[in-house]
Amino acid sequence: MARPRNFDRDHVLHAAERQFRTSGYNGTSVDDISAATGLGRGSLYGAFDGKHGVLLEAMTGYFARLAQGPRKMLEGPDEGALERLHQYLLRAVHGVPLAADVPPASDRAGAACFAAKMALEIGASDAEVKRLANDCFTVVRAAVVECVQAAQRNGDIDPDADPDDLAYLLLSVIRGADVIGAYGHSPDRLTSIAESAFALLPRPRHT
Amino acid sequence: MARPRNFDRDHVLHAAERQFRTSGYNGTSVDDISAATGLGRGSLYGAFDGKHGVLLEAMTGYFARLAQGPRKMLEGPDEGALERLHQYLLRAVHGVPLAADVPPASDRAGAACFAAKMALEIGASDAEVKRLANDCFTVVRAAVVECVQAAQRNGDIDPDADPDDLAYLLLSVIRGADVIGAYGHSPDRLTSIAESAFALLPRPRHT
DNA sequence: TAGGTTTCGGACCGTTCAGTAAATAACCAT
DNA sequence: ATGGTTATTTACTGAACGGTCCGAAACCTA
Repeated sequence: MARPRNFDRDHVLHAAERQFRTSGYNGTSVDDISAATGLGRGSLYGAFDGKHGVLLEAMTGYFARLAQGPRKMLEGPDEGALERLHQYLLRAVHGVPLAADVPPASDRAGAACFAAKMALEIGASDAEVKRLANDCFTVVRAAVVECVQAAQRNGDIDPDADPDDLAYLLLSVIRGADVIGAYGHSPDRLTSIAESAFALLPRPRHT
Repeated sequence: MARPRNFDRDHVLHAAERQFRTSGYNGTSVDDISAATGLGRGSLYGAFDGKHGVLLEAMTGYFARLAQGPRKMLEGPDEGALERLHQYLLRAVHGVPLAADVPPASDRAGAACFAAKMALEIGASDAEVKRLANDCFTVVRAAVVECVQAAQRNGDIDPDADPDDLAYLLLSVIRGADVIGAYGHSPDRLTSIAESAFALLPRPRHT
């Protein structure tokens, strides 16, 4: 009955996300989004709700990706949980990829966690963004907690350690590595940070 | 011979820094700076060099503060170095205070490290800001490295551990805690992260 | 007190911003 | 084919942007 829309919604949101990750929220104009997505201004206001609406939807898509990516990587049998955690750490410090087919950290600018970047830039004055960013954090944290508990059940991590505390600490390291990457430090250095964090995980008491 | 300037340069830079930390760089207009500092636009362009010049000078001032604050806190005899590191961690996760007389983390918005925030927002497209931010990081890192080495000499940290790696890791935790603070988590949580990081520091082999 | 020099503050400039409105194009059901 | 419905594009609006300029004010020297 009506004209079908001519663009792929997810493709547009990905392009917008890349732009936001590169230039920040206030550093991105609607024209920038328009140029990056190929969509006219009017279409942007029709399909989303202006610049802020695009951001919220892009972050929601990012959240959905996070809810699957790290989860798939961390879930599994107790046996091997520690090594899965290890691999996750090594990958996570290099940033969150824009999409599955994009190599992580292909450009440092857009490597840092999208949610974290937006939360730092405008989270203080934008409760919705802050909440979404925290949701992103929470979903990853839950996956890490589970993996830590699995490793504990398998006898690879000190059972007396608090899995929650450990997860907060590891995620803090990952977020911090994002920042250090933004300073211009090499990927090798970030890998080294991940290895150090992993090496210090509390092992069971006995040898 | 000429009219003396009527404002305190450092006071203006502090006010500008607070504004930048609260609203971000692109989120702060020259009028905002003008209102926050009480200075007219013309004066801002005379004394500094526009918005960007104000940012650079504010960051330079921040750097100078960093070069002294943590240093004073971390320097000292080998004996007690570990406890100084402990105290530093506990304080650092709650953010970098705007000035000595301002309680740290009086407002979460402005608590996060100024240099880190600017580096994340515009560092990718502003080499000078990126370099300044990295300078801030480097000076703190040097102080932490020294303190770790002191603790090692005193037998409080495993002498086989690489002080550089350890410093990177600890600073990564601190920067990450900034981000988690921006998510809205409570100061208690940040304290807990600091304690966890401290507890995992590698102790010497023997009991 | 008069002159020279610098700061101060607000008015002004061209540009760019986010958002809107209206005209056009594409599609499907009939 | 045609009419109704929606997508798309473009031109436009008022506000806000960063930056400049200039008259007025403040100060020191002489």
